[in-house]
Amino acid sequence: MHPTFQSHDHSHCAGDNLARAEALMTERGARLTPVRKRVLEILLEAHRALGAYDVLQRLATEGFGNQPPVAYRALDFLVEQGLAHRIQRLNAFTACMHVGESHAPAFLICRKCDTVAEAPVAPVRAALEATAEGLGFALERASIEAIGLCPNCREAA
Amino acid sequence: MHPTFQSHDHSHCAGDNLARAEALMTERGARLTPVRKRVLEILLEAHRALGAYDVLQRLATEGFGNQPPVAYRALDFLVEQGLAHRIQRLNAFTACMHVGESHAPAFLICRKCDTVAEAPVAPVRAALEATAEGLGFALERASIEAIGLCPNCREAA
DNA sequence: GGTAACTTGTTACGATATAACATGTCAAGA
DNA sequence: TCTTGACATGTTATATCGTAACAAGTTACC
Repeated sequence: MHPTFQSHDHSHCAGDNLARAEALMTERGARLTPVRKRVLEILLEAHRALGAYDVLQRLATEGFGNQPPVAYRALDFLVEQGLAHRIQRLNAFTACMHVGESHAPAFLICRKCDTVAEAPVAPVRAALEATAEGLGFALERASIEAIGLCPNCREAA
Repeated sequence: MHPTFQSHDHSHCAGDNLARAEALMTERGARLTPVRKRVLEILLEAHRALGAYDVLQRLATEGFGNQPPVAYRALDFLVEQGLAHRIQRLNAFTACMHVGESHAPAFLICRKCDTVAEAPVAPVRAALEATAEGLGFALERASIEAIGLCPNCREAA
């Protein structure tokens, strides 16, 4: 099975990613404040997509504000900084697993267990850009979200 | 400029598409009832993505029900039948411009004027499938939505 | 013309998201 | 140091998007 989907110790990948995130924020002069950091941790620990209200609920039990903007602002910040991604299809957010690497990922969403994997899609993106250019469309960003079964659920079925 | 983006007589493309839709529904034994047909017309006339509540408002002024489920049910039906598409990014719906042709389109969304074009993406999809298969992921459906500037707005800028 | 499947309408509510404003915090320069 | 401006957080209120559940009407078909 590809490592993307292998079960593993989430606390490790969370720690690594968190360290990289902090380094990046320092480098950029952006502030990874307590709420923001905690939201990032929450996403990293979950290791799947969480809705803004899921995140909010956890924040609230930890003494942070319990109103929607608290969660949305932190999430928006993380997305802007490339530390998290928004999954349109799920109205949900997920931690970026490749912080710092310039990437424009596609998401593979398992319809059974809801895990979300970031897939490398350089060839996909190149094809999309070629198509857009052929139509005279100036492509800026694209979201690519695939639905299907992850290897684990595929095997179980 | 590519025909996809050329200005043209919408009433024509609406008429053609509507005729094809009716034929297809007959063939399938599905019923293109008055509400459903009207919703399809509304989408075809708009020629851009409309929110469910936009559609609902128009329906209401024409004597149909004015509660959300009326619009959502018709829209869901059209999407299921492949007569319309849902644009996740906009929480909106758009008429399918290639009814009957088997297709799995990408959408090119202009961030300036909100027009939505369906682009042919056989190569993009092939690349995506190859990537997914490489990860052991069983791809079923995918939504590809690109943001950028359409030729018209690009020229204006 | 009875009946089962489907369609529409309505009420009520749940889920997702943002505007606007008050308060608090921090860092840099006077 | 103290002021000041930029940024961050908290809160109220509300906007926007979407669906569950049930009643009533319609259609196809035996």
